[in-house]
Amino acid sequence: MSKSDTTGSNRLFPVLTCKSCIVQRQCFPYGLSGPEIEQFEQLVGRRRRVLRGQFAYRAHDECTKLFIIRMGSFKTVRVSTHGGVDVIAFHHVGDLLGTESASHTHYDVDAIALEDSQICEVSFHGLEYLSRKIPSLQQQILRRLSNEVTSMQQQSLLLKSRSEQRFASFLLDLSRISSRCGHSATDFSLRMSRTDIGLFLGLTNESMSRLITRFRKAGLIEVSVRHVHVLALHALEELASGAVSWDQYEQDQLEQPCAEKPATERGQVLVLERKVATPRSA
Amino acid sequence: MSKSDTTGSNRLFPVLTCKSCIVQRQCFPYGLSGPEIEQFEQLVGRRRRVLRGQFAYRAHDECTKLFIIRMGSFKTVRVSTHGGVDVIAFHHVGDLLGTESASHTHYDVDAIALEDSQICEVSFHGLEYLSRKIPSLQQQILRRLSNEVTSMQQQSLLLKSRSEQRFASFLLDLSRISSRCGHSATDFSLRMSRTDIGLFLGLTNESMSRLITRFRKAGLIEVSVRHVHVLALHALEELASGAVSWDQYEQDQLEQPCAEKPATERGQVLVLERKVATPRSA
DNA sequence: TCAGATCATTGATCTACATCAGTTTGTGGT
DNA sequence: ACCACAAACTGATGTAGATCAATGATCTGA
Repeated sequence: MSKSDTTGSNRLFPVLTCKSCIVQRQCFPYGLSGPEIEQFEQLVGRRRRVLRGQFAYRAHDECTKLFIIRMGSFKTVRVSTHGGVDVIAFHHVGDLLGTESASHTHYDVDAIALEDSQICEVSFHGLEYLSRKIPSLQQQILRRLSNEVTSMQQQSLLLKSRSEQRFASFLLDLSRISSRCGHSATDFSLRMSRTDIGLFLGLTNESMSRLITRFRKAGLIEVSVRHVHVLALHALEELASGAVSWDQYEQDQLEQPCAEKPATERGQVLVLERKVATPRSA
Repeated sequence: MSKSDTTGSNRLFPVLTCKSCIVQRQCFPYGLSGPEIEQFEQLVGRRRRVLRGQFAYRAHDECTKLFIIRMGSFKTVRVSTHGGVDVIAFHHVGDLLGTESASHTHYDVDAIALEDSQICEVSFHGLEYLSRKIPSLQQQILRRLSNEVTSMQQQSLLLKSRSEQRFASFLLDLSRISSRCGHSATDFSLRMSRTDIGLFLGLTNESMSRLITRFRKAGLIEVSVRHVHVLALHALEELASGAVSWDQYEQDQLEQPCAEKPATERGQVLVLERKVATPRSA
């Protein structure tokens, strides 16, 4: 109990079964049979609220559990011994937290809630044990871990590309997550600060600001402080894939300026409606 | 058989049991009991030679197997649809090849031998099956996957740092691998080209060259084309960890120039002996 | 052993992004 | 509703590393 004070809020949310859980499809029970889900449910320890800014776990905490995000979002942050901070990744509904430390005795990053969130705890041991009995659970665990490797590889790839490609790719990720959760692919909120995005993408917050401004002026997106509306999803995809560079895109825009963006946008600086709904917490 | 022509040499090397294998300790059988090792051995399919420049597997090949490097080294390379190539990682004795694709139906990178190498094949299905029966095998698989996530995270971290830190870290990795294999921590060969190192570290080959020259002149390393001799391991560690920046290091060297490097080195440009043993193939 | 190809090194210049510095906008507390 | 503080934006300038270009090493194959 004293521990939970350092790791985040301990308030439990109303007890639910996995079977009735809204994010079941994003979670382990997906693909399991009824009885298997019940077995899995035995494993799930606390279901915990973590308020904005609080920790799901901290670096150097003993690492025995894995967390599944039931609601909200997190960032994982590494604080180097020499002062630097770095954002390793952002995590959303259905994502696992703690996998990166599965092979260690202690977590090696901080997992911080970007908004008021809810997580379910599962012990590594229990999961290992049950996955020996339930092949499809085992497969799912392996698939998720392997996906994590793939996504970190793509992250490395991305960090070698230009800032515009990185940011386009980042926005597309958010777009996909939004639509995966049943929301709009072109409207989503930015839970993290510019500085955090910058730390994640290997850019400064100043560069992030300029990048956002440029994307706005190019008619790719509309941005209020914490909300994004995508105007040209396809163009973002082309930028993110590297199919077109930023220079090429700007060139194309000059040649056929009516192509993909609303007429209101072209030629002049967009006067933003800055008062779009800006939900602070879910 | 026709497939193996595209994926690399098919010559088998003398059949060995896992029990008598020299890299047993770096491989899955490590930690298994005698009978368990025998069970594992049943899983191992072909043991294959892959000559320098040939493929262990190619992107878009059907992905059913995992490979363990018994000898030699590989690079994994992604060729983007838009012309760019990128080196994802280097792999050495005892490393697994193919884990990044475990969750897909097809491999998504090329695995190319950097020298004449040997690999053992294990089917994913078989491994899954056996790991359900042998908990310590299961743990090992999870640990390895999780380690891979961690190492890719560190790679991402690294890509956000300065070129000197990246390169120092890269050299240290090679040093550790060398000593892990029972060789010197300060003498090892560079199996990959400057361009490949550059693609891996997110730098151009020109920048790599300059970086190597600077490290040489600073008395950190001696380099012949494909061989490195580390003169100041500790300094490399400090650079790699970010404890000191390059500027700080150069500053320190000016203040106490005799510190860590041999007297022959200081003050003037090092005249390299360029004819150090340069083994081309193992 | 020689010729062509590839790889490595070095120099000159250019540029994307960082850094520094200042202003504006948004937020949380009393 | 106000103030204090943090986050976001913008401009001026600096710099690490890319790019362009040329030369020298090293490898490969007849």
